[in-house]
Amino acid sequence: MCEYKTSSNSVEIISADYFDPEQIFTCGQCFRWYEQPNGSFTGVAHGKVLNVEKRGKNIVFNNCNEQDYLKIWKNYFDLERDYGKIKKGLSADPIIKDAVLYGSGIRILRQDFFEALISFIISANNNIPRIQGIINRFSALFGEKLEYNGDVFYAFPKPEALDGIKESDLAPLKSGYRAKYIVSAIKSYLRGEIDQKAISEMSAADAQKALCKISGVGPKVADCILLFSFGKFDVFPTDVWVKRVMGELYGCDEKDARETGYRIFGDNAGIAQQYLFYWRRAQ
DNA sequence: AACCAGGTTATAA
DNA sequence: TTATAACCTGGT
Repeated sequence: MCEYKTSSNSVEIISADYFDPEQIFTCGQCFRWYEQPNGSFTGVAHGKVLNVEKRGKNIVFNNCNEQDYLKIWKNYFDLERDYGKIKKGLSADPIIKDAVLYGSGIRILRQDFFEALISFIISANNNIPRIQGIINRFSALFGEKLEYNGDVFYAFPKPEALDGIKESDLAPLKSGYRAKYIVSAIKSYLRGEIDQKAISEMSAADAQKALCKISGVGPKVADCILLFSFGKFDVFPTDVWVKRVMGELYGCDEKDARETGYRIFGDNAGIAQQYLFYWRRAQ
């Protein structure tokens, strides 16, 4: 999976297995990637602009040198994980088989913690176009300016750039009642109240409890952060769509969806959730 | 006009 | 411990 060749300003992964840019970037796990006229995707993560292009069986990372590939993108795209094995295990359950097949090229991105924290707080009771707009305005206001192919991009703001921020400073975001949660989360982050290393070593249940102490972070947002930033696969982010699909496929009550998913899918609950979410939303 | 969208929080039974 | 209402904003 990690065989690659480098060119002047790009890295090409040879025979990339289970890597479909369209599915990865539109399955709902991230908010800052946009499809280009040629079908590739451009986005910003970890302070860099990247373009991802599918070329036959290969995947090309444009605007990328070998060092960035090894230090940033290889980890970001979770390239060391064997998704074939995971999917084989999940597909033993005939009920989820179609969903796994449908989202066959999904990979779980390993996103920056601070970005995931703020982004998923914003996502609460919100819709995707608005979430993207709010995050873009936030980045344009406080993030580093970047350029690629003559276009301007903004990195997600670094926490240090947000020191002393007030709720009124966020008015241009139009994030509504979430503004106070954003400010509160930034402050507790800057005060060092969130021990990232400790959370990464906790069980999923303990980690969820720890994150829920942050105002604006509830069980669902916490699970999203644990899955999409910490790479904890034994969580089951349960939003309205997942509640819906779990009821339809497994006959459970909506309030038991999370517990049911965790029980059935165990260590692969997180990726199972993503297959189910992506499949159900496409219907 | 009323309702909805990747939920969370505050309040009450 | 489990249920219900209120919540910014923008689109239908």
